[in-house]
Amino acid sequence: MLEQAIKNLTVKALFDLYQAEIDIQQVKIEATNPDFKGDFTILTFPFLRFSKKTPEETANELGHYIQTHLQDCDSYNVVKGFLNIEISKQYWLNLFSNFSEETKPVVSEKVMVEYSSPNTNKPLHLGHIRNNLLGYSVAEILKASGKDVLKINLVNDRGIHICKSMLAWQKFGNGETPQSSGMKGDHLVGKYYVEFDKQYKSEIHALVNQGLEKEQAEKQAPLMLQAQEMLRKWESGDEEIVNLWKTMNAWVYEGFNQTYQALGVDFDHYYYESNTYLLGKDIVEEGLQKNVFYKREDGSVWIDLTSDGLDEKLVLRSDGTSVYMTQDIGTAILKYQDYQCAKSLYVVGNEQDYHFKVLFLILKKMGFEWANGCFHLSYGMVDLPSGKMKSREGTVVDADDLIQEMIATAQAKTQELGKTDGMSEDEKQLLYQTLGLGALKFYMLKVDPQKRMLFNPEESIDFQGDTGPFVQYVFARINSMLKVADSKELVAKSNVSNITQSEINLIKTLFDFNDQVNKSAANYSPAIMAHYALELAKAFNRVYNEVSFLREKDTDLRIFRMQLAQKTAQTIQTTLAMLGIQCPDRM
RNA sequence: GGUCUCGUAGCUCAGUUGGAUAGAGCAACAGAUUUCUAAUCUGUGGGUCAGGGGUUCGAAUCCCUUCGGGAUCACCA
Repeated sequence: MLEQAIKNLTVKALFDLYQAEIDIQQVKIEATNPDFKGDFTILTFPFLRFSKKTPEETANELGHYIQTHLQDCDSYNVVKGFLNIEISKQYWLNLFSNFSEETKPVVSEKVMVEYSSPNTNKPLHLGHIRNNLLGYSVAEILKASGKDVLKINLVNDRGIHICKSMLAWQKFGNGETPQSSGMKGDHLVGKYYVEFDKQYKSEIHALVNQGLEKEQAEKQAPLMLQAQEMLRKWESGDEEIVNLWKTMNAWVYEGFNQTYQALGVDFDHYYYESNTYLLGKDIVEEGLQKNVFYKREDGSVWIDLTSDGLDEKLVLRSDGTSVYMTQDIGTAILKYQDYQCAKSLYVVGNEQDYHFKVLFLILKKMGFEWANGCFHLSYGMVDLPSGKMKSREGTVVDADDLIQEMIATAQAKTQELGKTDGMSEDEKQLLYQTLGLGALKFYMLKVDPQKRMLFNPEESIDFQGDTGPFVQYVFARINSMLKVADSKELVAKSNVSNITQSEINLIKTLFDFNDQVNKSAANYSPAIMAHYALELAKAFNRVYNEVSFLREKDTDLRIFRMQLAQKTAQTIQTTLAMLGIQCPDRM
């Protein structure tokens, strides 16, 4: 590419002018700041020690050298130590007309992305939405950058929390089912989870009134004892309990699948904790022999990580049962045995930073080479304007409700604008969904995953400015334009020379696509693609408001612009697809 | 208390690998359509980049420190 050519030339120039031999890595070149004239900017400060001249003189000498040796360089200007190289319009035009379909990158390594990983005792909420959108999007971005991606969902389908909703249903449910109540399965089960909590609290309250300490009351409340008993029965394979568990989990899966479908996320493989929770114990034995772990007098097994700046961590209880960490060690090994992925991402909230730090460290100490490929893709919590989401205070934003609300808002806004003449009812419904979800997904993905984000309901349903529908609008507008255009125009050769600066900017932005994909893949950040989509949409809108497309009289120019518009629409579509966002044909 | 993390315009966010006068959107105000979709575009105002120190030609970015928010440090998952 041209950037590389300029770098090479700079190295050569430094040798010819100052007899300096430098590595190409040392040449710093960047896109020229829009406030200045030029296309590429070379920073000359690092070269001053070779030239022994002022920054201005050095830049001028270098600029002159590049202008005479680089055909596409029209001229140059110098501001302080910054050398701005101006490239001919013809170069950008040639670049555009020789735009070949990007060759798909060769599929290199296998990457596993684990995300969603829900508990089967309550429905999904806003926090899960961020997780799901992030996981899906990162997977799509990695695919686009040439990885062989496997999407994994590790379902947390067992444990005391699951028993709580089972127990409450058994005691207070009167045989209620999703069919009999008309409730979505995950919501129904969630209802009993809440019911458990309510009843449990009143039991504790009663015990405290009888004079018990609060801690004692929490341990002795009958419901808690029963839930623990249920867990023991489950683990010993008690038929009745296992059947109840299967029934209620099936309800939840039915509900989750609907939500996943509405969100447009999918998985290549599911792991269930009920199948994996016993894994990892053998490894603990192995670790004991390797002296990675040590046993205490009571029989519990620990790892001492104090020399790594961490604490001591339990890996096996004194009664020989496994803890969270034990399971995760086992599951990590299982995952690697199953797929041998070079990289393995865990999309999990940042409240588990410490857990994963410890997990990966243990795996490394155990001598698993592949542990170096494990990465915790940690994301920040989602806050509401009222503060943190708290399930107990009823301030949780339910995923299904939110999706419905977004679609309803899209419908209201669309009807307000009244552009749906001639659309069938099905088409309209599809459009509302596309727009509503586009707004939601874009809103959540445009912020850096690592950062904690604020979910402002009013802003999230805004369809103007830096939003999903803003970008979708550009696509729809181009699409309806291209429908009118002659299909021959889209493949014809054109010969233009006089194009505007904003058209050049658009071409440059289009060419930035691959870099952005790679950057976004390297950083596991959909936010980079979201901002690229905005930049591209804005670049096009500027051109659109400045020049004519369909009404352009000059045939060559018209052909050029049609193709420019088409390329823009295609790039927007692939970019949004990486965010899991669809493009409507019209809106 | 230890560890990790964040702090940029009134609000929500960009600005990763040190570079020019710190940028968008929302909100406020002023404009643009006899025209291909105005869910658009153009402009104005708004900043001690939390405070202080250091590193250097140059710091929002790197280092130290103070302050402030959050997370985590369970024989829960």
